[in-house]
Amino acid sequence: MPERRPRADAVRNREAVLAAADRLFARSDSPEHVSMADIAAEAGVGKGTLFRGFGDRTGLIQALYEARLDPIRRTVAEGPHPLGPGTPPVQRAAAVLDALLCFKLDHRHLSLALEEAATGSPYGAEHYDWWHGTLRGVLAEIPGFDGSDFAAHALLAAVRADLVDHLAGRRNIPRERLRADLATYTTKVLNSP
Amino acid sequence: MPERRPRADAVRNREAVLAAADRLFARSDSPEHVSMADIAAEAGVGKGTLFRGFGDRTGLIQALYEARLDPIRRTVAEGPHPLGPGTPPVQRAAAVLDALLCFKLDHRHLSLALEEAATGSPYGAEHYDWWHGTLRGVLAEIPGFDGSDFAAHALLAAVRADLVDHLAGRRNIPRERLRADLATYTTKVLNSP
DNA sequence: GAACCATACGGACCGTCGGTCCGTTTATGC
DNA sequence: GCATAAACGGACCGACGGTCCGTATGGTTC
Repeated sequence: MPERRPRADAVRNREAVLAAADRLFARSDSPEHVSMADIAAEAGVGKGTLFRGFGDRTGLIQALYEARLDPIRRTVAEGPHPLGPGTPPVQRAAAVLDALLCFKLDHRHLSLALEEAATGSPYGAEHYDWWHGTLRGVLAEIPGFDGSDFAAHALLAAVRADLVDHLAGRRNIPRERLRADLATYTTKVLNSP
Repeated sequence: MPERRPRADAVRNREAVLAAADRLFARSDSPEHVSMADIAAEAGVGKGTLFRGFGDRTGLIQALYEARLDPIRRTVAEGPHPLGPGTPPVQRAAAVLDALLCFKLDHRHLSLALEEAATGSPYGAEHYDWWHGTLRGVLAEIPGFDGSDFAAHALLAAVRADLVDHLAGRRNIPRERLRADLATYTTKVLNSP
Protein backbone atom coordinates (compact mmCIF):
# COMPACT_ATOMS: atom_id res chain seq x y z
CA MET A 1 0.00 0.00 0.00
CA PRO A 2 1.30 3.43 -1.05
CA GLU A 3 0.86 5.01 2.41
CA ARG A 4 -0.54 8.43 1.39
CA ARG A 5 0.70 11.33 3.44
CA PRO A 6 -1.89 13.29 5.38
CA ARG A 7 -3.18 16.62 4.15
CA ALA A 8 -1.41 19.79 5.23
CA ASP A 9 -4.42 21.25 7.04
CA ALA A 10 -4.87 18.04 8.98
CA VAL A 11 -1.31 18.24 10.26
CA ARG A 12 -1.71 21.91 11.14
CA ASN A 13 -4.95 21.25 13.00
CA ARG A 14 -3.45 18.36 14.91
CA GLU A 15 -0.72 20.59 16.24
CA ALA A 16 -3.21 23.35 17.04
CA VAL A 17 -5.36 20.94 19.02
CA LEU A 18 -2.44 19.58 21.05
CA ALA A 19 -1.24 23.09 21.82
CA ALA A 20 -4.72 24.22 22.79
CA ALA A 21 -5.22 21.24 25.07
CA ASP A 22 -1.87 21.83 26.72
CA ARG A 23 -2.77 25.45 27.37
CA LEU A 24 -6.20 24.67 28.74
CA PHE A 25 -5.04 21.90 31.05
CA ALA A 26 -2.29 24.13 32.37
CA ARG A 27 -4.76 26.94 32.97
CA SER A 28 -7.57 25.04 34.67
CA ASP A 29 -7.27 23.70 38.20
CA SER A 30 -8.81 20.33 37.44
CA PRO A 31 -8.53 18.48 34.13
CA GLU A 32 -12.11 17.25 34.28
CA HIS A 33 -13.29 20.82 33.90
CA VAL A 34 -11.74 20.98 30.46
CA SER A 35 -14.31 19.67 28.00
CA MET A 36 -13.69 18.49 24.47
CA ALA A 37 -15.79 21.41 23.25
CA ASP A 38 -13.52 23.79 25.15
CA ILE A 39 -10.44 22.35 23.49
CA ALA A 40 -12.04 22.53 20.06
CA ALA A 41 -13.00 26.15 20.60
CA GLU A 42 -9.56 27.10 21.90
CA ALA A 43 -7.95 25.44 18.88
CA GLY A 44 -10.37 27.20 16.52
CA VAL A 45 -11.57 23.86 15.20
CA GLY A 46 -14.78 21.84 15.08
CA LYS A 47 -15.43 19.09 17.59
CA GLY A 48 -15.53 16.54 14.79
CA THR A 49 -11.89 17.26 14.06
CA LEU A 50 -10.88 16.34 17.59
CA PHE A 51 -12.58 13.00 17.50
CA ARG A 52 -11.46 12.18 13.99
CA GLY A 53 -7.87 12.92 14.85
CA PHE A 54 -7.62 11.26 18.24
CA GLY A 55 -10.50 8.82 18.55
CA ASP A 56 -11.72 9.95 21.95
CA ARG A 57 -10.79 12.06 24.94
CA THR A 58 -8.37 9.48 26.27
CA GLY A 59 -6.65 9.26 22.90
CA LEU A 60 -6.15 13.00 22.76
CA ILE A 61 -4.67 13.20 26.22
CA GLN A 62 -2.44 10.20 25.62
CA ALA A 63 -1.16 11.71 22.39
CA LEU A 64 -0.34 14.94 24.17
CA TYR A 65 1.31 13.18 27.08
CA GLU A 66 3.30 10.95 24.80
CA ALA A 67 4.53 13.94 22.82
CA ARG A 68 5.74 15.75 25.91
CA LEU A 69 7.27 12.72 27.60
CA ASP A 70 9.00 11.35 24.54
CA PRO A 71 12.30 13.23 25.01
CA ILE A 72 12.82 11.74 28.47
CA ARG A 73 11.84 8.33 27.23
CA ARG A 74 14.46 8.58 24.51
CA THR A 75 17.11 9.74 26.92
CA VAL A 76 16.44 6.79 29.19
CA ALA A 77 16.49 4.37 26.29
CA GLU A 78 19.63 5.53 24.58
CA GLY A 79 20.88 8.74 26.15
CA PRO A 80 23.94 9.67 28.18
CA HIS A 81 24.78 9.21 31.84
CA PRO A 82 23.06 9.04 34.27
CA LEU A 83 19.72 8.21 32.62
CA GLY A 84 20.89 6.05 29.75
CA PRO A 85 22.15 2.50 29.75
CA GLY A 86 25.74 2.13 30.83
CA THR A 87 25.05 3.69 34.21
CA PRO A 88 25.36 1.35 37.21
CA PRO A 89 21.85 0.07 37.99
CA VAL A 90 21.35 1.54 41.46
CA GLN A 91 22.33 4.98 40.29
CA ARG A 92 20.33 4.65 37.10
CA ALA A 93 17.13 3.57 38.79
CA ALA A 94 17.37 6.54 41.12
CA ALA A 95 18.02 8.88 38.21
CA VAL A 96 15.03 7.54 36.26
CA LEU A 97 12.69 8.02 39.20
CA ASP A 98 14.02 11.51 39.79
CA ALA A 99 13.53 12.40 36.14
CA LEU A 100 9.99 11.07 36.27
CA LEU A 101 9.27 13.09 39.39
CA CYS A 102 10.61 16.25 37.77
CA PHE A 103 8.53 15.63 34.68
CA LYS A 104 5.38 15.25 36.73
CA LEU A 105 6.20 18.41 38.62
CA ASP A 106 6.78 20.34 35.40
CA HIS A 107 3.68 18.93 33.71
CA ARG A 108 1.50 18.47 36.70
CA HIS A 109 -1.80 19.30 35.01
CA LEU A 110 -1.13 17.15 32.00
CA SER A 111 -0.02 14.14 34.03
CA LEU A 112 -3.09 14.50 36.17
CA ALA A 113 -5.27 14.62 33.09
CA LEU A 114 -3.73 11.45 31.79
CA GLU A 115 -4.26 9.42 34.91
CA GLU A 116 -7.83 10.62 35.14
CA ALA A 117 -8.55 9.89 31.52
CA ALA A 118 -7.07 6.43 31.11
CA THR A 119 -10.16 4.39 31.82
CA GLY A 120 -9.95 3.64 35.48
CA SER A 121 -6.18 3.67 35.84
CA PRO A 122 -2.86 4.42 34.20
CA TYR A 123 -2.14 0.70 34.03
CA GLY A 124 -2.80 -0.79 30.66
CA ALA A 125 -1.70 2.34 28.85
CA GLU A 126 1.21 1.14 26.79
CA HIS A 127 3.53 3.83 28.03
CA TYR A 128 3.17 2.49 31.56
CA ASP A 129 4.23 -0.95 30.43
CA TRP A 130 7.30 0.60 28.87
CA TRP A 131 8.34 2.36 32.07
CA HIS A 132 7.62 -0.65 34.18
CA GLY A 133 9.55 -2.96 31.87
CA THR A 134 12.50 -0.61 31.74
CA LEU A 135 12.68 -0.04 35.48
CA ARG A 136 12.23 -3.73 36.21
CA GLY A 137 15.16 -4.46 33.89
CA VAL A 138 17.36 -1.99 35.70
CA LEU A 139 16.40 -3.35 39.11
CA ALA A 140 17.08 -6.89 37.97
CA GLU A 141 20.69 -5.93 37.27
CA ILE A 142 21.27 -5.03 40.90
CA PRO A 143 23.12 -7.97 42.49
CA GLY A 144 21.02 -9.80 45.04
CA PHE A 145 17.89 -7.73 44.36
CA ASP A 146 14.77 -9.86 44.30
CA GLY A 147 11.16 -9.01 43.57
CA SER A 148 12.09 -6.56 40.84
CA ASP A 149 8.71 -6.84 39.11
CA PHE A 150 6.63 -5.72 42.07
CA ALA A 151 9.29 -3.28 43.24
CA ALA A 152 9.17 -1.56 39.85
CA HIS A 153 5.41 -1.12 40.18
CA ALA A 154 5.72 0.14 43.73
CA LEU A 155 8.47 2.63 42.93
CA LEU A 156 6.52 4.00 39.99
CA ALA A 157 3.50 4.33 42.25
CA ALA A 158 5.56 6.59 44.48
CA VAL A 159 5.74 9.19 41.72
CA ARG A 160 2.14 8.97 40.53
CA ALA A 161 0.75 12.20 39.25
CA ASP A 162 -1.99 12.60 41.81
CA LEU A 163 0.36 11.97 44.72
CA VAL A 164 2.89 14.42 43.32
CA ASP A 165 0.12 16.92 42.77
CA HIS A 166 -1.15 16.44 46.29
CA LEU A 167 2.27 17.03 47.83
CA ALA A 168 3.50 19.80 45.57
CA GLY A 169 0.16 21.49 44.96
CA ARG A 170 -2.16 21.19 47.92
CA ARG A 171 0.53 20.84 50.57
CA ASN A 172 3.07 23.18 48.97
CA ILE A 173 6.09 21.01 49.55
CA PRO A 174 8.90 22.60 47.53
CA ARG A 175 10.41 20.83 44.57
CA GLU A 176 13.86 20.20 46.02
CA ARG A 177 12.38 18.86 49.22
CA LEU A 178 10.33 16.36 47.26
CA ARG A 179 13.33 15.29 45.21
CA ALA A 180 15.32 14.77 48.37
CA ASP A 181 12.51 12.79 49.99
CA LEU A 182 12.18 10.59 46.94
CA ALA A 183 15.94 10.04 46.84
CA THR A 184 15.97 9.03 50.50
CA TYR A 185 13.13 6.62 49.86
CA THR A 186 14.56 5.03 46.74
CA THR A 187 17.87 4.60 48.51
CA LYS A 188 16.11 2.52 51.14
CA VAL A 189 14.59 0.30 48.51
CA LEU A 190 17.65 -0.04 46.32
CA ASN A 191 20.34 -0.56 48.96
CA SER A 192 18.61 -3.15 51.06
CA PRO A 193 20.39 -6.25 52.36
CA MET B 1 -30.93 20.88 70.92
CA PRO B 2 -33.11 17.77 71.25
CA GLU B 3 -31.35 15.87 68.41
CA ARG B 4 -34.36 14.16 66.80
CA ARG B 5 -33.69 10.64 65.70
CA PRO B 6 -34.12 9.94 61.99
CA ARG B 7 -37.26 8.30 60.70
CA ALA B 8 -37.36 4.52 60.48
CA ASP B 9 -37.90 4.42 56.73
CA ALA B 10 -34.92 6.71 56.20
CA VAL B 11 -32.66 4.32 58.07
CA ARG B 12 -34.07 1.34 56.21
CA ASN B 13 -33.56 3.02 52.86
CA ARG B 14 -30.04 4.06 53.70
CA GLU B 15 -29.10 0.46 54.35
CA ALA B 16 -30.89 -0.69 51.21
CA VAL B 17 -28.97 1.80 49.12
CA LEU B 18 -25.59 0.82 50.53
CA ALA B 19 -26.34 -2.86 50.01
CA ALA B 20 -27.56 -2.24 46.48
CA ALA B 21 -24.48 -0.23 45.61
CA ASP B 22 -22.22 -2.90 47.01
CA ARG B 23 -23.96 -5.57 44.94
CA LEU B 24 -23.86 -3.50 41.77
CA PHE B 25 -20.21 -2.55 42.06
CA ALA B 26 -19.27 -6.15 42.75
CA ARG B 27 -21.25 -7.31 39.74
CA SER B 28 -20.05 -4.83 37.13
CA ASP B 29 -16.56 -4.89 35.69
CA SER B 30 -16.00 -1.17 35.91
CA PRO B 31 -17.45 1.14 38.57
CA GLU B 32 -18.09 3.94 36.10
CA HIS B 33 -20.70 1.75 34.43
CA VAL B 34 -22.80 1.80 37.57
CA SER B 35 -24.98 4.88 37.43
CA MET B 36 -26.81 6.52 40.30
CA ALA B 37 -30.08 5.61 38.59
CA ASP B 38 -28.98 1.97 38.54
CA ILE B 39 -28.29 2.01 42.25
CA ALA B 40 -31.62 3.68 42.99
CA ALA B 41 -33.47 1.10 40.90
CA GLU B 42 -31.60 -1.81 42.52
CA ALA B 43 -32.44 -0.45 45.96
CA GLY B 44 -36.11 0.06 44.99
CA VAL B 45 -35.83 3.73 45.80
CA GLY B 46 -36.13 7.05 43.99
CA LYS B 47 -33.05 8.91 42.81
CA GLY B 48 -33.88 11.82 45.09
CA THR B 49 -33.39 9.56 48.10
CA LEU B 50 -29.85 8.78 47.06
CA PHE B 51 -28.83 12.38 46.76
CA ARG B 52 -30.64 13.47 49.90
CA GLY B 53 -28.97 10.75 51.91
CA PHE B 54 -25.45 10.98 50.59
CA GLY B 55 -25.05 14.36 48.92
CA ASP B 56 -23.52 13.11 45.70
CA ARG B 57 -21.98 10.10 44.05
CA THR B 58 -18.67 10.54 45.83
CA GLY B 59 -20.45 10.77 49.17
CA LEU B 60 -22.31 7.56 48.58
CA ILE B 61 -19.19 5.64 47.62
CA GLN B 62 -17.23 7.07 50.52
CA ALA B 63 -19.96 6.12 52.96
CA LEU B 64 -19.95 2.58 51.61
CA TYR B 65 -16.18 2.32 51.68
CA GLU B 66 -15.99 3.73 55.16
CA ALA B 67 -18.55 1.25 56.40
CA ARG B 68 -16.66 -1.71 55.01
CA LEU B 69 -13.21 -0.55 56.04
CA ASP B 70 -14.15 0.53 59.53
CA PRO B 71 -13.48 -2.82 61.24
CA ILE B 72 -9.88 -2.85 60.03
CA ARG B 73 -9.41 0.75 60.98
CA ARG B 74 -10.61 -0.02 64.48
CA THR B 75 -8.32 -3.00 64.77
CA VAL B 76 -5.33 -0.91 63.75
CA ALA B 77 -6.27 1.85 66.18
CA GLU B 78 -6.94 -0.24 69.24
CA GLY B 79 -6.90 -3.91 68.33
CA PRO B 80 -4.66 -6.83 69.27
CA HIS B 81 -1.29 -7.91 67.88
CA PRO B 82 -0.02 -7.59 65.21
CA LEU B 83 -2.17 -4.72 63.87
CA GLY B 84 -2.78 -2.78 67.01
CA PRO B 85 -0.47 -0.55 68.99
CA GLY B 86 1.98 -2.41 71.19
CA THR B 87 3.46 -4.27 68.25
CA PRO B 88 7.08 -3.38 67.42
CA PRO B 89 6.94 -0.77 64.66
CA VAL B 90 8.65 -2.67 61.84
CA GLN B 91 6.35 -5.62 62.29
CA ARG B 92 3.31 -3.42 62.74
CA ALA B 93 3.92 -1.38 59.60
CA ALA B 94 4.25 -4.56 57.59
CA ALA B 95 1.07 -5.95 59.12
CA VAL B 96 -0.89 -2.80 58.35
CA LEU B 97 0.18 -2.80 54.72
CA ASP B 98 -0.65 -6.47 54.41
CA ALA B 99 -4.08 -5.91 55.91
CA LEU B 100 -4.69 -3.05 53.52
CA LEU B 101 -3.63 -5.19 50.56
CA CYS B 102 -5.97 -7.97 51.65
CA PHE B 103 -8.83 -5.53 52.04
CA LYS B 104 -8.31 -4.18 48.56
CA LEU B 105 -8.18 -7.69 47.19
CA ASP B 106 -11.38 -8.63 48.97
CA HIS B 107 -13.18 -5.42 48.01
CA ARG B 108 -11.52 -4.76 44.71
CA HIS B 109 -14.54 -3.27 42.98
CA LEU B 110 -15.45 -1.01 45.84
CA SER B 111 -11.92 0.28 46.33
CA LEU B 112 -11.68 0.95 42.64
CA ALA B 113 -14.94 2.85 42.75
CA LEU B 114 -13.71 4.99 45.59
CA GLU B 115 -10.47 6.02 43.93
CA GLU B 116 -12.31 6.80 40.73
CA ALA B 117 -14.99 8.81 42.53
CA ALA B 118 -12.90 10.95 44.86
CA THR B 119 -12.54 13.99 42.66
CA GLY B 120 -9.25 13.50 40.93
CA SER B 121 -7.53 11.41 43.55
CA PRO B 122 -7.86 9.53 46.81
CA TYR B 123 -5.79 12.21 48.52
CA GLY B 124 -7.85 14.73 50.40
CA ALA B 125 -10.42 12.13 51.40
CA GLU B 126 -10.21 12.21 55.15
CA HIS B 127 -9.76 8.48 55.45
CA TYR B 128 -6.53 8.74 53.48
CA ASP B 129 -5.18 11.29 55.93
CA TRP B 130 -5.96 8.91 58.73
CA TRP B 131 -4.04 6.04 57.18
CA HIS B 132 -1.15 8.24 56.25
CA GLY B 133 -0.94 9.78 59.69
CA THR B 134 -1.11 6.39 61.36
CA LEU B 135 1.50 4.77 59.16
CA ARG B 136 3.80 7.78 59.44
CA GLY B 137 3.56 7.54 63.21
CA VAL B 138 4.51 3.88 63.14
CA LEU B 139 7.45 4.50 60.81
CA ALA B 140 8.68 7.34 62.98
CA GLU B 141 9.04 4.88 65.86
CA ILE B 142 11.59 2.84 63.95
CA PRO B 143 15.00 3.81 65.27
CA GLY B 144 17.09 5.66 62.70
CA PHE B 145 14.28 5.80 60.12
CA ASP B 146 14.11 9.15 58.39
CA GLY B 147 11.70 10.51 55.82
CA SER B 148 8.71 8.84 57.43
CA ASP B 149 6.22 11.30 55.94
CA PHE B 150 7.09 10.63 52.33
CA ALA B 151 7.76 6.96 52.98
CA ALA B 152 4.24 6.58 54.36
CA HIS B 153 2.80 8.08 51.18
CA ALA B 154 4.98 5.89 49.00
CA LEU B 155 4.15 2.69 50.86
CA LEU B 156 0.44 3.42 50.70
CA ALA B 157 0.82 4.07 46.98
CA ALA B 158 2.16 0.53 46.62
CA VAL B 159 -1.24 -0.86 47.62
CA ARG B 160 -3.43 1.52 45.65
CA ALA B 161 -6.63 -0.01 44.41
CA ASP B 162 -5.96 0.34 40.71
CA LEU B 163 -2.49 -1.18 41.01
CA VAL B 164 -3.83 -4.07 43.04
CA ASP B 165 -6.64 -4.51 40.56
CA HIS B 166 -4.21 -4.47 37.67
CA LEU B 167 -1.99 -7.13 39.20
CA ALA B 168 -4.66 -9.37 40.68
CA GLY B 169 -7.32 -8.85 38.03
CA ARG B 170 -5.84 -8.23 34.60
CA ARG B 171 -2.57 -10.08 35.21
CA ASN B 172 -3.98 -12.83 37.41
CA ILE B 173 -1.24 -12.81 39.99
CA PRO B 174 -2.49 -14.98 42.85
CA ARG B 175 -3.24 -13.49 46.22
CA GLU B 176 -0.46 -15.18 48.17
CA ARG B 177 2.10 -14.23 45.56
CA LEU B 178 1.08 -10.59 45.87
CA ARG B 179 1.25 -10.69 49.64
CA ALA B 180 4.72 -12.21 49.46
CA ASP B 181 5.87 -9.60 46.94
CA LEU B 182 4.56 -6.80 49.08
CA ALA B 183 6.23 -8.27 52.16
CA THR B 184 9.56 -8.50 50.34
CA TYR B 185 9.21 -4.92 49.24
CA THR B 186 8.20 -3.48 52.58
CA THR B 187 11.08 -5.34 54.20
CA LYS B 188 13.47 -3.49 51.92
CA VAL B 189 12.01 -0.17 52.93
CA LEU B 190 11.71 -0.85 56.65
CA ASN B 191 15.04 -2.56 57.28
CA SER B 192 17.29 -0.15 55.50
CA PRO B 193 20.55 1.14 57.02
C1' DG C 1 -5.79 26.96 -14.30
C1' DA C 2 -9.71 23.93 -14.52
C1' DA C 3 -11.77 20.08 -13.15
C1' DC C 4 -12.05 16.14 -10.30
C1' DC C 5 -11.99 13.53 -6.01
C1' DA C 6 -10.35 11.90 -1.81
C1' DT C 7 -9.76 13.84 2.49
C1' DA C 8 -10.89 16.65 6.12
C1' DC C 9 -13.98 20.01 8.17
C1' DG C 10 -17.55 21.62 11.64
C1' DG C 11 -21.45 22.05 14.22
C1' DA C 12 -26.21 20.29 14.80
C1' DC C 13 -27.63 16.40 16.93
C1' DC C 14 -28.10 12.29 20.21
C1' DG C 15 -28.06 9.40 24.44
C1' DT C 16 -26.58 9.33 29.07
C1' DC C 17 -25.37 10.93 33.34
C1' DG C 18 -25.09 13.53 37.76
C1' DG C 19 -27.82 16.44 40.20
C1' DT C 20 -32.22 19.37 41.39
C1' DC C 21 -37.01 20.40 42.46
C1' DC C 22 -41.38 20.10 44.13
C1' DG C 23 -45.93 17.99 44.59
C1' DT C 24 -47.13 13.82 47.19
C1' DT C 25 -46.82 10.41 50.83
C1' DT C 26 -45.86 8.79 55.40
C1' DA C 27 -43.85 8.16 60.05
C1' DT C 28 -44.10 10.18 64.42
C1' DG C 29 -45.61 12.94 68.64
C1' DC C 30 -49.52 14.74 70.86
C1' DG D 1 -57.07 10.53 64.85
C1' DC D 2 -54.79 14.58 63.53
C1' DA D 3 -51.20 17.86 62.49
C1' DT D 4 -46.86 18.42 60.78
C1' DA D 5 -42.27 17.84 59.78
C1' DA D 6 -39.64 14.58 57.40
C1' DA D 7 -38.81 11.77 53.63
C1' DC D 8 -40.11 10.20 49.15
C1' DG D 9 -39.66 9.67 43.95
C1' DG D 10 -39.44 10.63 39.36
C1' DA D 11 -39.95 14.37 35.89
C1' DC D 12 -36.83 17.60 34.70
C1' DC D 13 -32.37 20.19 33.63
C1' DG D 14 -27.73 21.36 31.89
C1' DA D 15 -23.46 19.45 30.45
C1' DC D 16 -20.73 16.27 28.42
C1' DG D 17 -18.65 12.67 25.24
C1' DG D 18 -19.31 11.08 20.94
C1' DT D 19 -21.61 10.67 16.04
C1' DC D 20 -23.11 12.00 11.44
C1' DC D 21 -23.36 13.99 7.17
C1' DG D 22 -23.67 17.93 4.08
C1' DT D 23 -19.98 21.13 2.85
C1' DA D 24 -15.37 22.90 1.88
C1' DT D 25 -10.72 22.34 0.48
C1' DG D 26 -6.00 20.64 -0.50
C1' DG D 27 -3.79 17.68 -3.88
C1' DT D 28 -3.33 15.80 -8.45
C1' DT D 29 -3.69 15.37 -13.28
C1' DC D 30 -4.12 17.19 -17.81
